[in-house]
Amino acid sequence: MNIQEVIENKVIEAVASMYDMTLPSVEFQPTRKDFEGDITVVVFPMLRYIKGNPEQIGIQIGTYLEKELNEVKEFNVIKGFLNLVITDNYFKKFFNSIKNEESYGRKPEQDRNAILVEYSSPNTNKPLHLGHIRNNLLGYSVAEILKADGNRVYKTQIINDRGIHICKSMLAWQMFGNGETPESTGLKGDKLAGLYYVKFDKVYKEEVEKLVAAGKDKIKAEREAPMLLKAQEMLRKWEAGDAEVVKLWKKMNSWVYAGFDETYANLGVNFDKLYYESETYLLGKDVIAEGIENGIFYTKEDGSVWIDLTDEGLDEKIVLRADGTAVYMTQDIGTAIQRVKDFPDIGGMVYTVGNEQDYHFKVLFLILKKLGYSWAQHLYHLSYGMVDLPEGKMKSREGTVVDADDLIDEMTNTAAQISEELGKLDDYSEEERKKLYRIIGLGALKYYILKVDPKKRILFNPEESVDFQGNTGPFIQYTYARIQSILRKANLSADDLVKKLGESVGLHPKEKELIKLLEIYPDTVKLAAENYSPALIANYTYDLVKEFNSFYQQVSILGESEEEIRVFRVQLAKKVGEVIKSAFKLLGIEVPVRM
RNA sequence: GGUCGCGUAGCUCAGCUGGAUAGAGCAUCUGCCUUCUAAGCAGACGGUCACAGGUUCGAAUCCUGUCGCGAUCACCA
Repeated sequence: MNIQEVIENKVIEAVASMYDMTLPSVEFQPTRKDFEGDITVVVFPMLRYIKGNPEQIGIQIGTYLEKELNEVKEFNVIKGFLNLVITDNYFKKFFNSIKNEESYGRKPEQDRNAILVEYSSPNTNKPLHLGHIRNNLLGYSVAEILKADGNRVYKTQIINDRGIHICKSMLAWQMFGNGETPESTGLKGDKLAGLYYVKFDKVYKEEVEKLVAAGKDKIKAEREAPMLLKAQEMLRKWEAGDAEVVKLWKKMNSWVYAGFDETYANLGVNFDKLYYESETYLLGKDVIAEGIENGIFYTKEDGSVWIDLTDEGLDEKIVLRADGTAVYMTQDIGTAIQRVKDFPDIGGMVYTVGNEQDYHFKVLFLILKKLGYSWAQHLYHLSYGMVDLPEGKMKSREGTVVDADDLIDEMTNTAAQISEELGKLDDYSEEERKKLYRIIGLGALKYYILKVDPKKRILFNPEESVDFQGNTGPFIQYTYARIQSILRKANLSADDLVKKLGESVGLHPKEKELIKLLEIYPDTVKLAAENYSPALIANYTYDLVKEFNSFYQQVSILGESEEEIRVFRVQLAKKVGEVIKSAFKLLGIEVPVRM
């Protein structure tokens, strides 16, 4: 039972004895910094149950608590706010109880269903860009947070490896590629494929222009340009299993996968299971047939199959074309069901997909519910806003994208430049430095993206780049590094680590604040898991670090002359470091021992 | 036009189930490196929480409407 629950019970007891009335609950909030106290009971909501002056009621309850609870040292009442001062002893006891808990804030795996988290899911005709970075970081982080909350998690992506887009790259390569390969050009495979995707678009546009100049209607020209017709022909051949086309397709995709793997490794994300659209795009049709029998779907005259969602405030939605082929929705229905077949313990799924597909997922989830799958109750669309550039939207066809690999390099270089200027690492080897700059550069990038609410759009200005000061990844990493430096110098023995702070020793206000923050870490993780929100973790970590820095700058740790206090402060610093590391792990950010 | 999301300091963002005088960082200005790492700390400046109503002891937060920005309304994925 934590302190809040203890107080809540006592408040209810107090009210019951004084007013003969049972409160259903008590409202708490942390005491504002400008007032004396640690935790505040809000009296106003009680007025609904007991009549009287809120200030007087506060005083009566405060008096009761002060007398009945050891943990309550004193109190004051301002308007309807009962501020309670908690004894140092409580905080000391609490800290002693968690300081050696290695996985503080991380629940062991619970006996419950697994959650599948899908993210990334790229097309195979071009490299990953900034938008994918946001997607990857969110998906990976949410998976880690769910794990920390005690869930078994499967990370997956569905690779969109078939369709007209890849045929465009293949065609352009076939026509203009002169047999180029990643080896022959020294390019990453995904970059090479991307170049030919751009090439396709260029040639295609020229053709359209020519046709328009020859007097053709623009829309017609766009539909009849030879390049497009050839690409469509290629897609038909692929679907028919044409040996040549399939061979080329396999070759180019394998290049792209190698490129993606490199980028994923750079970003530090990974997957437990891969799905390929080429293997799943026919799924779902049998379910549609079943659904027709059950009356969930209906067939129109032309043979197309629909679902009517007007009762739910949505539209009618097609689930199978008149010619019997699948649409996107069909595939997604089939794929979801397939996943549960592959992992029977799945109880829910998270889809990390941009907010332009909000409607699609609303419909998908509704359909799956109507089909009666139990796991359909626990589907979540982790929807996020676009990453925009100052000039507007990124368009990969036009080459106006921020490439993922380039961005990571740039961040690393900036980190290197700043570090060199500070010159704290002169004794580090070239290799050690390189590693460190990557950690810092990626930390800056990841934190920058994860600290904002996923729903919001991000305006990314490459020129201004990402900050390294203030509420940033490096700021937090820096604090961690400083803590490690203290620990190196403190050199605590095993005896020191179990040492407890004596009852007579008072706590510095900063120490108390730090312990309060440590106390809410497990709740923060839980809240982040419930809300699928890495931003909550990021902002928590920032608060903790800010408080620690203030502490660090204002009180002496190693220099403290009383040994008992010195040991305690080092223990406190150590624990803060552990929590920073643990929280950053949930964001997929590494933490350096020096910087 | 229908639906969904967003709108908080010059800029980038916090603000949990409604609670005290709306909080950080950047930028600008003032102090602090002979002590544990100054990528830091302490402080100043900066607000009609888009606007208008409503709900109530109390609203940035909940409801309605208006405006602005974005997304979406394909037998595309």
